[in-house]
Amino acid sequence: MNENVFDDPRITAVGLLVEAHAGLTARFTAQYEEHDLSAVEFEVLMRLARSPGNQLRMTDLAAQTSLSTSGVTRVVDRMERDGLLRRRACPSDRRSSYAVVTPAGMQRLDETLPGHLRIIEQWFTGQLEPETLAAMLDGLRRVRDAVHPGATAGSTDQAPTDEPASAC
Amino acid sequence: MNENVFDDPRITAVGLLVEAHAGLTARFTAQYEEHDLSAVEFEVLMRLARSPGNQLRMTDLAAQTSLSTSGVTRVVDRMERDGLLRRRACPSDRRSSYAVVTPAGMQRLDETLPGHLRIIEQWFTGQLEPETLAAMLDGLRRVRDAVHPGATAGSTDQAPTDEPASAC
DNA sequence: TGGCTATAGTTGCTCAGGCAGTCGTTGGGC
DNA sequence: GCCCAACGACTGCCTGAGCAACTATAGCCA
Repeated sequence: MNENVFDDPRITAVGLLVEAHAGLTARFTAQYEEHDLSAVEFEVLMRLARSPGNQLRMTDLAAQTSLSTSGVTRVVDRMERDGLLRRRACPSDRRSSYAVVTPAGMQRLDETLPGHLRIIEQWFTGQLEPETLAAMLDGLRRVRDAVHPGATAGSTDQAPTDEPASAC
Repeated sequence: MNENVFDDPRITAVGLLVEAHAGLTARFTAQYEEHDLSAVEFEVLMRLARSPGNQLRMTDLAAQTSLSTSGVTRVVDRMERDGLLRRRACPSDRRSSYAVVTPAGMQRLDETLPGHLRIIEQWFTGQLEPETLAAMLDGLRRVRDAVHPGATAGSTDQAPTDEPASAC
């Protein structure tokens, strides 16, 4: 193994992706904390808020986030305790339950989002000319489609409409 | 707050970055595990292996990774126990100690790297035409430079030569 | 030289999250 | 209608990581 594998363009490419991601994540996290939210809590609020009725079954929520089902149980525990969410029994399947965003939860999200968008603009999209940004997003989209976040469970793109909302 | 903030191009852009990163990370992690390494352990090995003498002071290692100093203490504990690393006293400063890669550690890295490069090629760089890749890396580099991984502590790009190696 | 402050590393405590096992529920096959 | 496999949520246990406190050393300044 050669010493200069470290200068391999593939290593460099991954390094850039990882560092850009880490840097942005750090900025996001700092801003979430101003509104007493963690990154997962923000993700959960976003996922629920964009779902019909501001609710999702626990399992579906897990599938749409970076969490396992037990992880979801616990975040929802905390967020329910803090009044951002509540559980609602599923009338047609007594095994299932919904996580529903409360008005307080929606308000918290509304307070957090403008700053979040501002940070994205400031440190990400606003750093690049429109055509560079477009090229980059094109590349990211193709990588994303290749690695398919279906398994890893994605984050914040528009929901793929080809997945049934598993009506309940 | 409007319903279709969720279709805001800024949200979409971040979503793509996060999902591409998450997908790649998952592939990497799976491959590391084939060689009994975690993601942090691989990162530590890479950082040390590219440093002069295959060693770094604990603090410097923390600064170059995604870990706090106490985190570094514990990873090094585990890796020392597994024979991948060893601690070495710093002759000129008795507070400091080096983490040094052992031959076994170098061998483990050598076994892991080819597969790692293959995965990068397969799911990332190989997915894009050279000019798309170049545009994307250009964008990532500018975002990275903006958010400056100095605070968040970066990952796998070549070490910025403007930082003193804090000779010991 | 003596003392004071800053620094390097480690450790106790805490918390988030995953895995695997459990319990209740469902739906299909007979 | 009964049984059994599959499924949804939850819980016990464990691991990894951060913060803050602590110890030892270093370097500075009077």
